[in-house]
Amino acid sequence: MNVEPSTRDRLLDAARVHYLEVGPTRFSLREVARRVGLTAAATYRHFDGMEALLGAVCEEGFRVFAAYLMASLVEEDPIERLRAAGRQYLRFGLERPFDYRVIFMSEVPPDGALRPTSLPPTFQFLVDRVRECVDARRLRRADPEATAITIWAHVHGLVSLRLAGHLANAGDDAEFAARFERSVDDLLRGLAR
Amino acid sequence: MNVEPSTRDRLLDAARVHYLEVGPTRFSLREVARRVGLTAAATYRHFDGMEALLGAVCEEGFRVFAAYLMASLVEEDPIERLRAAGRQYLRFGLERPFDYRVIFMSEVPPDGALRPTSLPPTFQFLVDRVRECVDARRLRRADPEATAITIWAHVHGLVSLRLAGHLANAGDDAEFAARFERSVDDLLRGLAR
DNA sequence: GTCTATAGGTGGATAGAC
DNA sequence: GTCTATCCACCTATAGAC
Repeated sequence: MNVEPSTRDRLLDAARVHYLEVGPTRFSLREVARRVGLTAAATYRHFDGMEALLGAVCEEGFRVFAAYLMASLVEEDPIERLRAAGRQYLRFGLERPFDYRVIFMSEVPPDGALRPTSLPPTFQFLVDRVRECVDARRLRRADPEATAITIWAHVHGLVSLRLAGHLANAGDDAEFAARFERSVDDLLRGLAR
Repeated sequence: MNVEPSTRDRLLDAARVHYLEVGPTRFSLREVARRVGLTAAATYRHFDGMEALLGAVCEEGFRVFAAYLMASLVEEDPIERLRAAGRQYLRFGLERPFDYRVIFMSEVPPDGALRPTSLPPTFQFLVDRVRECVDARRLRRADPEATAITIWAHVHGLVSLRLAGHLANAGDDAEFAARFERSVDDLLRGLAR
């Protein structure tokens, strides 16, 4: 019924967009407030300072990422599930670049500020998909965790280079998605039994 | 004979270390000057402001990266050259994490500040290694550029996840290097003819 | 909840003496 | 080349009125 976004949500959205636009360097609480039409002081009624605001944005990103991955479970075949998980990973990166950046590409601040410490617990999800494939003899028998790291690194490499602008010559998003698929298939071939 | 590093070089070193420690967010020209024992104003005799200083640091990083890659050419066998290039890529990432970050992991500021615009011209180097392998029938015949992107993404994924702290459970650097090698071999198997 | 006012700090950059 | 002094911009955060 209530379609009006709360001020809190508007702050979250503005923070995400602003961060994506200017990066961590010039991120500013005041600027976020400005975009929402508030003063900086007013934001303190919603978040306990700048770090808390960014922290809340990150939390939301993790939830969204988990939802993307879950969607791959509609596939029945183990190897298709794995491939779907890769596709969903790419979609998350392209559709939610801000969230992808803060989760997977942000620098590790020595003081742990500006980011939630939690590693993606979703890594276990990938290990499960790999194990399924091994059990179904679609992937070579090997340490599932090592295989999961290999796959994760591969898809992360493609997505992060794309988001960093280093693969701008790889076509638009649709063409890049096709290349992505072929690249993942090349890897899976090497991981097959 | 002259072993004394110039003030300019000391500024470059301090800037690299400082940037690696605090990231782009809190990078400060004043702090760099402080570490070298100068005032901020003095640095303007050596660099035309903060951006120029960071730019000089990046240039140096590119030169170092190129040197690492070149070392792989000592190998004679095409596929071994390619594998050596991967190893050198990893070594560069582990031994020069600052340079790796600024070159491959830094965010793309919309205004292009804080970073040199040049994409690594070293990508062509990788394409050449791939083409060599295709010609020697050690890799499947395919678009060498697409194959190069696949390989680059794979090694970049492993290195960047490692540097971001997401693969802290993958052992120390020596063990990680061994895992890296196996992972790359898995990919090359999938890319073989 | 939102405002104004303000404290207290950091930073980049320049001018001019030495 | 390096310094001191200074300007100006921006920020986070808090206090207190409304």
